[in-house]
Amino acid sequence: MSEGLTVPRDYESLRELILRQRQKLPKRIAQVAAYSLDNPDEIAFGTAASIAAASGVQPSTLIRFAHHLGYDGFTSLQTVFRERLRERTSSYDERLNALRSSGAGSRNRRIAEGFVGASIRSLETMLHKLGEEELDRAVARLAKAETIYIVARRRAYPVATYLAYAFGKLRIRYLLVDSSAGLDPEILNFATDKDAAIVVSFSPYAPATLAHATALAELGVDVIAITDSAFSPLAQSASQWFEIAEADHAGFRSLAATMAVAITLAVAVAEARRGDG
Amino acid sequence: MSEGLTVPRDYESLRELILRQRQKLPKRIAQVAAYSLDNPDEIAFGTAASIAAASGVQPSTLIRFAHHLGYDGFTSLQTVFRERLRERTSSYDERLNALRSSGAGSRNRRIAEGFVGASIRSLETMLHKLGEEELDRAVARLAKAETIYIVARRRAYPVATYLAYAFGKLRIRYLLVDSSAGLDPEILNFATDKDAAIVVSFSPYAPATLAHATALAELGVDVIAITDSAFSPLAQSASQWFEIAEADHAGFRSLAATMAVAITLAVAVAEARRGDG
DNA sequence: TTCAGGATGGAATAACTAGTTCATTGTGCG
DNA sequence: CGCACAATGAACTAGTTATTCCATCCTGAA
Repeated sequence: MSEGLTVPRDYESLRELILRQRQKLPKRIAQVAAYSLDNPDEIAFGTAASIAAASGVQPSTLIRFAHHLGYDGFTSLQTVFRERLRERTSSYDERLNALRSSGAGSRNRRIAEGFVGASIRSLETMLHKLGEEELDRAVARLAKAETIYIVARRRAYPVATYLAYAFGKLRIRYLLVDSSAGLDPEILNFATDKDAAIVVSFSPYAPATLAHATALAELGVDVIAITDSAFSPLAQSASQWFEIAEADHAGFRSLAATMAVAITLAVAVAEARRGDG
Repeated sequence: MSEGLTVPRDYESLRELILRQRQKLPKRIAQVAAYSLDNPDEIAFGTAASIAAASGVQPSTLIRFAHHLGYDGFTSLQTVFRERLRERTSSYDERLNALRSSGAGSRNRRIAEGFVGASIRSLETMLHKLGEEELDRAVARLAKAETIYIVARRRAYPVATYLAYAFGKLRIRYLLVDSSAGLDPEILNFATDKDAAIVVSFSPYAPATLAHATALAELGVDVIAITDSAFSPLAQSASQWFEIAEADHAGFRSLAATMAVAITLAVAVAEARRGDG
């Protein structure tokens, strides 16, 4: 008997197949299934005996597991786990190491790699630390606001313009506080406790941004801060803050994570409002 | 005899050791050494017999190779090649999948994951397609410009403000063409063929951006375009363009790759000028 | 309770593994 | 040339491997 044509050849399909069959599988086999998804590297490199011991079953159970999924033996199943490691694109460190040691890559290209690396690291870290409740709470607050004030200067200013673009496209009423005419205080005075604000500022904090955040808070506006430290002066006036640690390269911090958080807030608010209305 | 304390435990060190010993190694062993660095995955997964066949030597030569390097057997050597695959950080798709299927994840969190994923994909694709010469040429052009004009609207506008911030910090003379007073045409008329411009525009292309690019080109200004297609109308007036394909999520395209290219240009120009002066 | 059929444990096995050994070949030095 | 010794090839071995097989156990339906 050869394995059918429907047997997964790549890890992702196999993973889905296992998750789909999870309930129907016998106890010991389910135990192996869980172990295999939790420790795919062990399956790739281990022997039937070692994996059996590590997952607390008999070696024969591994063969049965493979048969249940449609493979003709443990070896065929293991191949899929090995291919996964083979096909994985190499990590950035390794890629950069390779480029560095092989001498290739002009200085300019290395600069680009540095910024791409910093951006990706920032995005990963942000996603990892982003709290679900934290996000839900901020979205709820912003969703019930009449007008959302956007405050950001200097390095954070691109985030403000990005938010303005997104809010405009999503038909969310906003007000970008950046008037070059120096009328910011007057504009802010129109804000009420029915409004909310997104204030973005990183060290060294722009004094105008801090002043605006304080003024808005005193008017009863819900201030959501995006900043780089829990010790940020913004934390005092904000009803809630997101701490985003951006990686830097060549003296410039990335903005990737902050931009991602910003667009997430915008889209999430739009979806929340659509759900309500 | 146990292997000495000086035997490499990680792939990079092992690689260096092999390269250092390359000349001194006997012919067949050198043959294996070359194969192992060219096909590290095969060493990680194969058996002594299969690797020997693939590299055209006897199995025993593999054991001798390991001994030459100081390992107490082929198995110890193979472990290093396996660790290399293990320690490689998992791919981003896979990581996001893991987060997704681990059950939880509110709707808002999924939005965040979507944007982070789109950003990372964009960054990866951009780095992959970014040509070295292309980059070097653009940097050379910008480096010799007296003033760098920055033109971008709507979705691309955050890139313009980011560039303005970076140029300011790097003491590079620039001019952000975004006057809300409607004086853009007059400002552009000051440009000469000693200047350069960075124009950023994506479909649907803002008419003002296209007009400015054409005007600048007619004045002899070196126009570097950042756009999303080779068919972009910007390609006509630009002396050079970068094609950046940003992934999208929930109807919003990422800006991560464009931002990374922009900051790369800024820093590379600063470095190029420092090198000259 | 009884019984059937799948699930499981564990021993048995045949194939294959890494590593060893030894005869042969190649190579550099006097 | 001839010698010493490293390098190589190939058969061999002891151990481990994936897999099979069978007795036992569990589970649920009648």
